[in-house]
This record gives sequence, structure tokens and C-alpha cells, in this order.
Amino acid sequence: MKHDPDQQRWVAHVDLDAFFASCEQRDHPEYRNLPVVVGAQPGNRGVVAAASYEARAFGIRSAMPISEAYRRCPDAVYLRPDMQKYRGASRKILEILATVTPIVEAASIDEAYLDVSGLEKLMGAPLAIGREIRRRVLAGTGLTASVGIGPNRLIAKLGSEACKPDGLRIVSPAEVAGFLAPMPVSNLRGLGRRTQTIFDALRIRTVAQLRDFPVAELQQRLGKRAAASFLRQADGIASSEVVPDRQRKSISKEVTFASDVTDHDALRDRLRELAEGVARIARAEGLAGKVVTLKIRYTGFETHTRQRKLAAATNDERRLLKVAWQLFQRSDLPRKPVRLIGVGISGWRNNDTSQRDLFERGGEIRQQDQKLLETIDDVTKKFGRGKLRLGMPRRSGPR
DNA sequence: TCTGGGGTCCTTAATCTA
DNA sequence: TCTGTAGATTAAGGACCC
Repeated sequence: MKHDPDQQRWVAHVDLDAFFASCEQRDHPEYRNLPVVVGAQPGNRGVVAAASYEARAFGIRSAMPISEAYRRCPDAVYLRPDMQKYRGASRKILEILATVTPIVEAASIDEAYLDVSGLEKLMGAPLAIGREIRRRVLAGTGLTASVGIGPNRLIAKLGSEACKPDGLRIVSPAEVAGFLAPMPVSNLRGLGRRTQTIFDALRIRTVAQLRDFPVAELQQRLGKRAAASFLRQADGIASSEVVPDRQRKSISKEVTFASDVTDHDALRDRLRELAEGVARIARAEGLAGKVVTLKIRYTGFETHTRQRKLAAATNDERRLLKVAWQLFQRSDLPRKPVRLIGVGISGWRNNDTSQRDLFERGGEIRQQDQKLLETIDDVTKKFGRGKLRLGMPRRSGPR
């Protein structure tokens, strides 16, 4: 899809409100207006996957331990996730969004980006486009979505976050700086607990404060790359590329035991089930991978991964299990009770080198070329051209 | 408090190779 | 052949996201 470079880019971010909980409230009218918590069952290990807005009023949040949620609201409706139902709803929503524009990128089960540039002639201004997206999603699924529209993905996403639940927010290029300035830096992408500690120590609370902070010190504390990423975001600079049909990069399955396990037969049985699940998905999607990863978590949350690259790609559960079990038996892993075990596969054949990918990554490659040229320039200045053998194939065999 | 499951991306270190 | 250098590849771990 070609874009007129002079045309204003508009990206929409569509985010379903309390998605899992809303699906349940939609299908069970008796749960409407009640606090609904989807996740682990109270009394078991696990966390909250989604909380309805009624549950959030009790301070219940996603990723909170279920024991803590229960302490805050024992009378809430506690439900196990029904992933099939949510995946079905997700597919339906993507179909609806595709009636607005073909350039739709599913970012997760409950979020999508749309490139709505150039739709003004058909649908009107961004405000009208946003209203129409929300109307179609509600009419087609009975679910409410919050929509943010801005000049790039970051602003669109922050826009939808700012207007949740059941809202619409348009941020024009002229409004970006003012929109970002008062925001807590914790709203920026890639800022988690660890980085937050650093920002706290530096007394950087808002995006405006981040913008005014000395660059050198920020680089020293966060590393050049991360510092640059946050500063770009603080200036509202981000990609506006919406990529439909992104290919997944890995498939994995894992399980946390109700109580920690030491019996190797039991572990191997669970690993077999997980390998079967991974292999089934891989075959269904026509994928075969060369890299097998074992994940293992011990008592005390100590987590390790071990991986091995195979000579040939596979999606066969027996091969997966065999390799994963060999990895489990490696002597450098602790011999302790096991809390979680998982297996995954990645490294597809034909991975990331398709002509389309190469075409789309052209900009990146050109940047690398530029870097290379700069490096060659530096070396040439130091040592003279005689030291360089440019464009000559490497001699093979022993030297 | 006590931490699921399924992912992506980044950093770092070790190793291999030219 | 020796040695230092440096890029590529592989592996492990961690941060982060939904």
C-alpha cells in the first residue's frame, strides 16, 4: 500500500475495554454491573487476567495475585479464562475493523492498529472515523472499544489509554507536545519496574521533566539505546507503520504446578503434553522450527531457559520432547523442586528473509550501509587504504 | 503480596571464524 | 604460523507487554 509522503498520516489504536471480563458480562447478563475477575481460581496459584470496571473499583488490577484480589473483594464473580471464546471475539473484531481499512495490524488479542490515513474523503475527519469504528465494533460484537487516533502508533495508543473506558481521543500533530508534557513517564513504552526505579532516583516524573533532563546523564543511567528511545517518545516521535499479517516468531506452552514437583516421570509427562500442544499449533500454522527452548522455574521463582539449535527444522512432538528432556537433564541446571515447566519452538525455516521482509526493511539496511561506510572511512583514515580488502571474498579453508 | 501464560525485544557473554 | 581484532552466531537472561 503506497502512501503519498505529503499526506498526513493518521493511525488509530483500538483497545477493547476489560476484554475478557466484558466478553463474560456480555454472555452472562446476570454478571452485568457486578465485579467480575477472570483468571486463576481463588485458593490456587495464579493472577488476575482481566478485571471488570466494577472489580477495578475495589483496586483489583490485571497481573495482581488472585489471593490479593480475593482479599480485596471476596464477593466478586471469579471465572477461569475461556480463551476460545476470546479468540473468536477477537477474530470478529478484526473482521469488523477490516471493513474500515485493509491496513489492520492485530497487536494482541484485544488491540489493533489501523492506518486510517486518506480515509477522510470517505468517512470524514479523524473524529468521524473514530466514532464509526466504535459504532461498528459495538454493533457487531456488543463490546465497547476505546479508540485513540494520532499521527503515529505511540500517540494513538496513548490516546486510547487516556480515554478508557468507552472513549475516543484524537490527538493532532499540533497537540502532541501538550498532550505528552504532563503525562507520567510510566506511560511511555518499555518502561517497567526496573526503569521506573531509575527514573524515580533521577526525580523524573513527567514527560516534560524527561525532555528537560541532561541527555548525557540519562544515557549513563539507562544506556544509549534506551535513553534515545525514551527521548524520542518524549518528543512524540514513533513509527506510523501499520503492518498487517505480522508473522509470529515463536510458539510456546508452559504450566505452573499447583505444588512444586520433584518426580521426573511426572515432569516428563507434562513436558510431553506441552510438546504435543506446541507441535499441534506449529503444524496447523504450517511452521517448523530449528530452535527448541526449555523453560524451567524452581521453588523460589528461580527461572532458567536452555535452548538448542537443531540441524533440521521440526514440528514433531517426539523430537520436541526428546530435545527438551535432554535440555532438562543438563548438569548445569539445579536439582530442585520444579514450579513451572515449559517448552517452545522458534527459528522458522525461511524466517525473516522473504523478499517482502527485505523490501520492507530496506530503510534499516540502508542505515546499516551508512554505518559501515562510516566505519570504513574511520579505518581508512587511520591505516590507509592498503590495509583494506574491500569487496574481496574471504579465502576459505585453513590459513 | 507472591507472583499465569504467551509472547517480543534487548543486552550480554561465549564461541567461532576470517 | 602467530596474534590481535572484529563480526556473526548462539545461548541465556531479563525487561516488558497484554
